[in-house]
Amino acid sequence: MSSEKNVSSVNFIRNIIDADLGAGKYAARHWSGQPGPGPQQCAGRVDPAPVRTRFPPEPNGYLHFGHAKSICLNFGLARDYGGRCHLRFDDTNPEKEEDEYVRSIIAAVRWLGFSWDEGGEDNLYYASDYFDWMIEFAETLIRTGHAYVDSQSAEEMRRSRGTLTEPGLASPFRERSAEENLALFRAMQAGEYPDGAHVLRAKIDMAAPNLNLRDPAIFRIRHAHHHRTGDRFCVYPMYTFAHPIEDALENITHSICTLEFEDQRPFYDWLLERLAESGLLQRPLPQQIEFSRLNLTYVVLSKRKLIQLIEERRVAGWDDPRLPTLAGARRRGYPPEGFHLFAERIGVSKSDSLIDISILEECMRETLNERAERRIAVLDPLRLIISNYPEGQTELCQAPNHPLKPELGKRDIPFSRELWIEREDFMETPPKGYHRLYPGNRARLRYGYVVECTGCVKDENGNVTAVLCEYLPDSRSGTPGADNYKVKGNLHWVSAAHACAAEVRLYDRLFAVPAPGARREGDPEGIERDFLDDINPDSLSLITAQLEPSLSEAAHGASFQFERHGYFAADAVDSRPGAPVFNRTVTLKDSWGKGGK
RNA sequence: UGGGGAGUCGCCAAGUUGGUUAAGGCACCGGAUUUUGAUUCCGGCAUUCGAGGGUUCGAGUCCUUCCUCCCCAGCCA
Repeated sequence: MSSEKNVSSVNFIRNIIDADLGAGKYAARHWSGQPGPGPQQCAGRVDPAPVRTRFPPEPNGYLHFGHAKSICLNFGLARDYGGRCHLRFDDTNPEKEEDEYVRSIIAAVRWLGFSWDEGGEDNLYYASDYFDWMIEFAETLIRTGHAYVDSQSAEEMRRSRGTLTEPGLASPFRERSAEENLALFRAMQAGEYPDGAHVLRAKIDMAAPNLNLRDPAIFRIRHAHHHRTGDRFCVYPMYTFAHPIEDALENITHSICTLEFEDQRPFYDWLLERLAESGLLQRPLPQQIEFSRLNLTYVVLSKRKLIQLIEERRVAGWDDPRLPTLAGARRRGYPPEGFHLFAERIGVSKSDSLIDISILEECMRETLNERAERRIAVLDPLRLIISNYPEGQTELCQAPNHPLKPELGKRDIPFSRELWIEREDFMETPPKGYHRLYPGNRARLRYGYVVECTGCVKDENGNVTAVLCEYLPDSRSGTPGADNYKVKGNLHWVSAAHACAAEVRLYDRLFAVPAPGARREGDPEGIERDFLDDINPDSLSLITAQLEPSLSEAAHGASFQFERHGYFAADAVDSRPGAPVFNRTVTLKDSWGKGGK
């Protein structure tokens, strides 16, 4: 049924694709089964993929929530249109890229649930595998008079580029002959010059109002070791030159990137058009489409800042659960499907947006609510003594693993005279509306008995050290008498004698303000604010909680809802059988005390 | 002050060629269920589309003037 189609998934990119598909724009493309220039592709069969998108990270850091949006978009489009999405490493800058990053990126995309190796294709690519073609294409540009070797210094180039309002000046080397340019470019490739001695530039228009068209650099000399090509090359293509070519070689139809590349599009089209004219590329050419990147409150998503947080040890590493990295999210217990839901929910457009982090958290809650089994954990233990319950007696109470899914069964929880309850579930003098334990009040011990609070025990400083109560033997859950008493309070508990003490890490927002590093009211004019000053000093608190016995053997990464608290995941690194360690993923919603009743 | 984008409910976001009541989600507010103050459920939530003019029987959609915000002067991506 077409009405099944999720309305929110409609976006301007899908509209473009729908129109292209309707017009049969890309229907006649051929695909040789692997990336390559036009003639190679044309010799292949008609491309079985109606659309090809790509996710092209530079392997210079770990993926973050912003990438998740792009990944869901690109892979989601390929999935919905029966096309393909390539995972491509844009590794054109040897000085910043590392293998560790490519491994982490591959793991993150897989974890998100996407694959690039289905339907008989394995579309995992590296821009560095195309370097020979890029050099060949650059030489074609030189031969056709569309590129030249500039021997100005970087500083001279900068000065002659002009400004936003003034045109640039032609380089004194702009009119070199094709022969001379070719010889120079070859010598550059051969390693005859040091870094910065020359640069290959596209020859377009030094007076173009779009700065990107003022003869942009397309190849630079860089004597550096590349993580994949080693020392084979000493000239490397610039993004602006490399990216369109990568797309074209891979038969990409819709090349989706973020808004800041918008000014780059004219060059993208110019380059591809020149190469197609020379017979190097198959038509129709790929098209670049820009959308607005993700901005989230209370986090930083810039790679530079993430690296800084790690290097300055403000967090434990790339997978610190407080970081907005996918590695961190995984460790924290955020489910991949939560990101899918999030991507769907925030949509795709070209307007700058700032999404509240609570939207993401709510997506995680919704996902986890569906599938996380319920368990009991007391995070801030206070002893509850049931004075009229026989000492030494233990009985088993049954708790459903999931209230909405009875098929997941029940488990036994031992009940005894002394229990741990939540410190906040007792108040000697309660505010109005409080319906937990206070002297004279009754509340139910979930899955157990109704108890009536009779008082409490205090130490010499007046701190409550235990709560006293009496149980009502005919009130046991699951028995006919369970409904004998109407109580509003419903408390969780664990038997003190059976509980498993465990480390629990309570994570909160890494930053204390919605826009870390942004100027705030009252800040002195013209002074940059350091985002590190906005770090929340209480983003992590370690506690020892009392868990129900069944939790002691929790599997690495397993997620549970700790009833009345939130979702927690067994830490993938530090948790072990018998000595579990849990990370708080996200709390439950709590309307108590918040304006509500 | 050059060029390129964007401005629709608190936050996102639909809104093809102008057509009659401006989708949906989140948040929020009611109310119902509930052995999680959770979940679920039901109801409410833009006479208005950055502002002003104009064209038209009719404009968020066309024209015009203006305002605000974002991006661009790396041999980064």
